[in-house]
Amino acid sequence: MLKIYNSLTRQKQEFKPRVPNQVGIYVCGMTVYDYCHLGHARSMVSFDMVVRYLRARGYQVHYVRNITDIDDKIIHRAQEAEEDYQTLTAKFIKAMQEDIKALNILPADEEPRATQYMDSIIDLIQRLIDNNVAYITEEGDVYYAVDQFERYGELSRKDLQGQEAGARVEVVDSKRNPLDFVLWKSAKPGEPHWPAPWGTGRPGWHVECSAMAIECLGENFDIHGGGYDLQFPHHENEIAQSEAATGKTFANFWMHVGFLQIDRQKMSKSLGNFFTIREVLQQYHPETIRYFLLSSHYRSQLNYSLDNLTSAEEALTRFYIALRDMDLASSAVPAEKSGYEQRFNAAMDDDFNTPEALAVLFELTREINRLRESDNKAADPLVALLKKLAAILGLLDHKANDFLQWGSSRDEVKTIEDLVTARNEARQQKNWQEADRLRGVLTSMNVELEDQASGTVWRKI
RNA sequence: GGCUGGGUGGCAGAGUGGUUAUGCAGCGGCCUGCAAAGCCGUGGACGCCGGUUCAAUUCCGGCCUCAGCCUCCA
Repeated sequence: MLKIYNSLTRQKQEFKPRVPNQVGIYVCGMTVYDYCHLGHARSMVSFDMVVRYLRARGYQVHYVRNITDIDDKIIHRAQEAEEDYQTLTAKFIKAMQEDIKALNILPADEEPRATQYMDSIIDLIQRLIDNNVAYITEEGDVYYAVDQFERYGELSRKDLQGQEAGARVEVVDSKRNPLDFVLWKSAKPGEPHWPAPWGTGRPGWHVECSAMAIECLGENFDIHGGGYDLQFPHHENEIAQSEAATGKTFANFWMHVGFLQIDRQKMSKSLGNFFTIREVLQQYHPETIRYFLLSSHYRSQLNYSLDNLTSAEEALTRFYIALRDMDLASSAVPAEKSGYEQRFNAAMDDDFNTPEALAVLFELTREINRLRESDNKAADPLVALLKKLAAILGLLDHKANDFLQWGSSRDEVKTIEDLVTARNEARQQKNWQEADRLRGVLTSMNVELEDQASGTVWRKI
């Protein structure tokens, strides 16, 4: 039985999709005014893992991850760069797709962009105005009247009274309640704008997601996800908008991914303490990043450090060493006798417990190594099983040497292999001194050797 | 101030009312020309103080402490 922690109820609940065997999931994606950082990577990798597991479990998944391609920050960045905002967003959407591919994140089934859903957004705002939960100001802005939605604050456990007492809410004169949030901003000169019945302008961020989710998945759907920081106000506002417009429950399950931290602080754009995915890819294999992000539970905070990435690299090295020379093994996956698959699934069924699932894969790897000591062939079915289960996490789909020898240019490989050959000639002549000298040269190139019965293999360290 | 979620062995990180997490690092052994990798074995832990219990790291209460949200942020 698959259990998912639902932020709405604060407990793990049995997951039952609205329609048997079909799952609709909406995840808040990027606002494309900059490169994706590792925090974004965590969110995208986590939900990629969720979707992969749901599919492996037999669900037909409709996965929607939006792109916010119009908002204040985009407009400001475009002005700074003195370019069209579309030029800016096109550039970062392209960069994002490259990052997504590198991290082996499957494409979403739909990637709706706010600017392509303007009609739906305007319709939704109109419904809210008609239902008297939204109001138009003299300036032509449209606000959501928070106190018209009884359940406001339910997701994030906010008490409206307590909030108003707090002094951190921006005071805007034209708002009836400081917590009211904007659905439509009237156009300022020189800004992108769209026509609407109440005046030209552009949508607020929150309403974009409501409109796109409803348009792509319907008024009620199974799972809505995003980073934990979106719980309030973004997701709270999405619920208020959608449910006040449709009268239906918006999403049945709300999932929130914990923060990626750096130096015990949240990695975020506003704090400026972020590393972009492409920066880290300069130093680490993409799969190392993916493994690192899956090595703790998706809801817990995860600390970014070079030590932790190195640790992830070492863990993957263990897997890939076991898979080395087994790349072509195409054995059938053994039937349910080993128990590994069952334990893997049990871990994943428990709110996607990837650390536990990985532990099972390590035990499976030990078993493979054990079998290989006596009989290479005997391990083949378990290798197939390992690859099958790892694929559910989006891992171990490279050729072993692509990972183990990663970061070597063609020329370097030639040099390394020549040195290995020379050393083996010395070894045949039992010239240990020369063999060790050559190995020392390779070590200084960060190359580790392993002399096996079948020959010498090498990997980068 | 209100609200969340944490504090586990050298590090990372799961989990459990009494029994091995797992990975890296350590120690002993096998293997090796020596290594490496692998295998076998092994030491080491549950923030503090109370309570419940035959038994608590695990449940309850208090405290300390860390992170986060309450403002744009995955």
